[in-house]
Amino acid sequence: MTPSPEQPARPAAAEPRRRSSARSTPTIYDVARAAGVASSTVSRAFSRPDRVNAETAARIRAVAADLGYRTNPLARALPTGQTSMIALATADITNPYYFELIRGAQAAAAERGYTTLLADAQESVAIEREGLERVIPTVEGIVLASTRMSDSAIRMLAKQRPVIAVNRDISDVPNVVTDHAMSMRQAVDHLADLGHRQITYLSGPEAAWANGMRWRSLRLYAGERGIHVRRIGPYAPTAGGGARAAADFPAVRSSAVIAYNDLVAIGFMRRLISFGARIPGDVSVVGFDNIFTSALTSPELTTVAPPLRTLGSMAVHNLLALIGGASPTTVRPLALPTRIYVRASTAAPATRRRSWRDAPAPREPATTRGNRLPSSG
Amino acid sequence: MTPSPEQPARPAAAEPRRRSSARSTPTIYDVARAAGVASSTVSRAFSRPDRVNAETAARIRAVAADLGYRTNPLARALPTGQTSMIALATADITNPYYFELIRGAQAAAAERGYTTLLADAQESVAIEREGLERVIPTVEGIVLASTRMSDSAIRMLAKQRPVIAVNRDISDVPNVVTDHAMSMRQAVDHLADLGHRQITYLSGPEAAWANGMRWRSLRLYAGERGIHVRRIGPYAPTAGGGARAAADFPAVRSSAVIAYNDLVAIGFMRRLISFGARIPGDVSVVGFDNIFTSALTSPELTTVAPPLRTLGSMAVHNLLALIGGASPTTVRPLALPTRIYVRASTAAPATRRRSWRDAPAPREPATTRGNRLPSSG
DNA sequence: AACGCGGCGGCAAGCGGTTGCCATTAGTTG
DNA sequence: CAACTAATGGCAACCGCTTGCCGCCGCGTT
Repeated sequence: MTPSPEQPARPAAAEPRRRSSARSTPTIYDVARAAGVASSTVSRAFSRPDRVNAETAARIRAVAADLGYRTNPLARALPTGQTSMIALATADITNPYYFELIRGAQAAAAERGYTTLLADAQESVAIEREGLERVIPTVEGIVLASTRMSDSAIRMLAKQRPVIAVNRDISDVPNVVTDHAMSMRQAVDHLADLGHRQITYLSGPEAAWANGMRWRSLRLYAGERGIHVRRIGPYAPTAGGGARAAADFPAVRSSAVIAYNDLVAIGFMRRLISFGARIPGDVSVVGFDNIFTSALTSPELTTVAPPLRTLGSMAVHNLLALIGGASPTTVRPLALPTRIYVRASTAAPATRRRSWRDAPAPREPATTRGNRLPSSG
Repeated sequence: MTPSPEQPARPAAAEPRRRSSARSTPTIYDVARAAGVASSTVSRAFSRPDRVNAETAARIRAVAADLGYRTNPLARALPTGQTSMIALATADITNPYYFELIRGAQAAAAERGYTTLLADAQESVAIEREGLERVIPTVEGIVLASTRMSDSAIRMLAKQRPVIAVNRDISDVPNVVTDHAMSMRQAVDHLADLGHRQITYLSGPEAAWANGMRWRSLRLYAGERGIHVRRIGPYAPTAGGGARAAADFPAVRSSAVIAYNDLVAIGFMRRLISFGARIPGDVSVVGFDNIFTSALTSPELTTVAPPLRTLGSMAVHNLLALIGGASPTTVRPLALPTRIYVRASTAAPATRRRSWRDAPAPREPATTRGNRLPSSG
C-alpha cells in the first residue's frame, strides 16, 4: 500500500502486512492497549480469572467484548498443547447406527468447550489410518467408534494420544460398551414371552466383537428359558446380507429370528415377504440398534436399542477425564443398559406352526459346540 | 510443589518442561540439529522445496523421516493463517440426505490436504450459530449445507470467511445447487409417460428454498405436458409430515403424488397403505433425494436423486478456490444434474380410475425413462 | 581483474497466547 | 513503626514454524 500514483489494479490482493489494529481479528495486544494493561493480564483475565483483580478482569472483559475479541484457539494451543479438539473415528459415517452416538459425543464435547473432529473411515482401514494420522497432531484425544483397526494398531495409537474405544474391548485401552448381554436378554425374553420355542440367529461378521457377544448371550439366555437356538451366517451387516439370510432361512424353519442388526433384519424381512411369508404371522423378527429406518419398514421392526447417545457422551466424558490426567484404570468400562422397542414384526407364533414342533422344552441347544458355520462369505 | 522430603503422591503430574529432544514429538529444530542445518532450511525443505538445494532437501527429508518428524499443523497455522481446515455445517447430521454430501466434501477436502470439521446444527439456529462461532477462528472457509440461518446472517458470516452455500441462493454468496428444474422435469416426465393426468404435490416447509423451486417447476412442466396439478401442505419434511399429508389426501384424489422429499413420501405411503390404499395401484408416489431408506420401503420408492456426492465435492472445490484467492464472481454457481430412480412406487394409473378422468390417451410407453435401480448397497 | 548476479543457507523477527518469576503495593502482625 | 506476606500486574521467554532479508560463494561478463 505504498502511495503510488496509480492504485494497484487487483482489488482482491490481500494486504501483505496485517500489523497492529488493522481490520483483522483483534488480539490480546489490542485489548491490552485499549484497557491500559499488559497483554499478560489480558491473557490471565480469560484463562486464569482468579489470578487477576476482579475489577480489572471485568474491565478487560468489557473492553474485549467491545472490540469483539475472541481468543484464538490455535494460538492458545501452541504453548499449552490444548487444542480443545478431539477426534471421533467411525467406520462409516453413513451408517445410521452412528447418528446418535455422534450427537451424544458432540454434545458432551461442546459442553466442555471441545470441538469434535469426525474421521470417517469409509470402511477402509487405509482411509481410517490416513485420516487419523492427519488429525493426531491436532487433537487431544480420540474416540474410536467401531474402528477397523487391529488391537495392536489401537494400542499403538493409544500411546500417542488418550483413546477411548466404543463397543470394543482391548486390554489396556479404556472403553465404553453397551450391555450386550442385557440387550440379548431383552430380545430373548420378549420372544419367549410371546411363546416362541425356537430362535434362529442371523449372524453378522465374525470379526465383529458384538457378533460374538450376541451369539454367546443368546445361547445363554435361550438355554435358561428352554429355547432352542440355531445360527446361520455369517452375513454382511447390511440389508443385502439380510436378503441372503432369507434365502438360507427356509432350511431352518424356526418361528422367530434375531438378526445381528436392524439392517440385516430389514433385508431379511423384505426378501422373506417377497417369498410370500407373512411377518410376524409366519416368523417374528427382532433386530438390534433401532436405526431410524426400522420404524419405517412394513411391518415396523421390533428392535433392541443401544443407548447410543449416552454411549457417545460417556465416551467423550471419559476421554476428557483421561485428557485431564485421570489414570486409565480410573475410568473403568461400564456396560450401558439397552431398551427394547416392541413394534409390529413380532407376535405369538402361529398355532399351526406349533404343530411341527414337538420339543418338550429342550434345555441344550442342538448346535452346542457349533462355533463354526459354513463360511458363506 | 515446594521440594518436600517426600515425593508428591501424584504420578500423573506431567513434567513441567519438555525442553529440546525430550520424548515429545520432534520439531524442526531436532531435525535441523541432526541434519546440521538451520531450522529455517528444514522448514523450507518441506514448505518450499524449490528454495533449497535438492540434495540438501533430500538429506533433510531423510533425517526427518528417520526421526519421525511430522510438521505440526497448528504451529504452521499460526504464522501463515493456513489451518488446512474447513467447516461443513449441516442442519441435521442425522438426515440421511447429507451422507453422501459429507462424503463428497470430505473426500475433496482430504485430496487437497484439508480436514473437514463437521458442525451439526441439530436443527437449532442457536446451536448452529454457537458451533460455527466456535470453529470460525480455526477454519479457512465454510460450506453451508442447508443452514437455518437467515440470508443476512450468512452474508455476515461470508464477511469473516469464504463461504459456499449448498442448495441455497443468496446474492453475493457463491453456491452450488442441484438442478431443481431438471429433477422435477424427470419426475413429471416419468409420471406423464405412465399416463397420469393429474399430480398432487405434497409441499415441504415454505421457508425451504427447494420447496419453492419444486413447486414452480412442477407447475411449469406439468403445464407443458397438459397435466393438472394441485398442492397440499405445507408439511414437515419428515415421515410424520408425510403421514399428515396422507390424512389430507383423500380430498384430492389424484392418481399420482410428488412429495417434497423421500421422508415425506415414505410417511405418506405408509399411512395411505394403512388406510387400505394400494401403491402404486391406487396412487403412484415419487420422492426426492434417494435417501438409502427409500430402497428399503415397501413398495420401494421411486425417487429423484440429487448428485449429493458431487454437490459436496463441488462445494469444497469451489470453497478451496475461494480460499486460494479466486474472486467470488469467478466461481459461478452451476446446477448439477439429477437422476431418477424408477422403483416400485409408480405405475400406470388404474383403468377404472381413468374413468373419472377425461384425459386423452397417454402418448408414451410405460417405462420410458428407464433409469435403472442403484445397486442398493 | 573487478564486478554483478543467481543460488543457497542462516539470522531473527514475528504469529497470538501462556506462564515463571519478579517488582510493587497494600494489608498484617508484633 | 518496621518487617513480613499476599495480591496483583508486568516482563520476557517461550510454543513450532514461516519468511523477509542479508551474506557468502562461485561463476559468467566486460
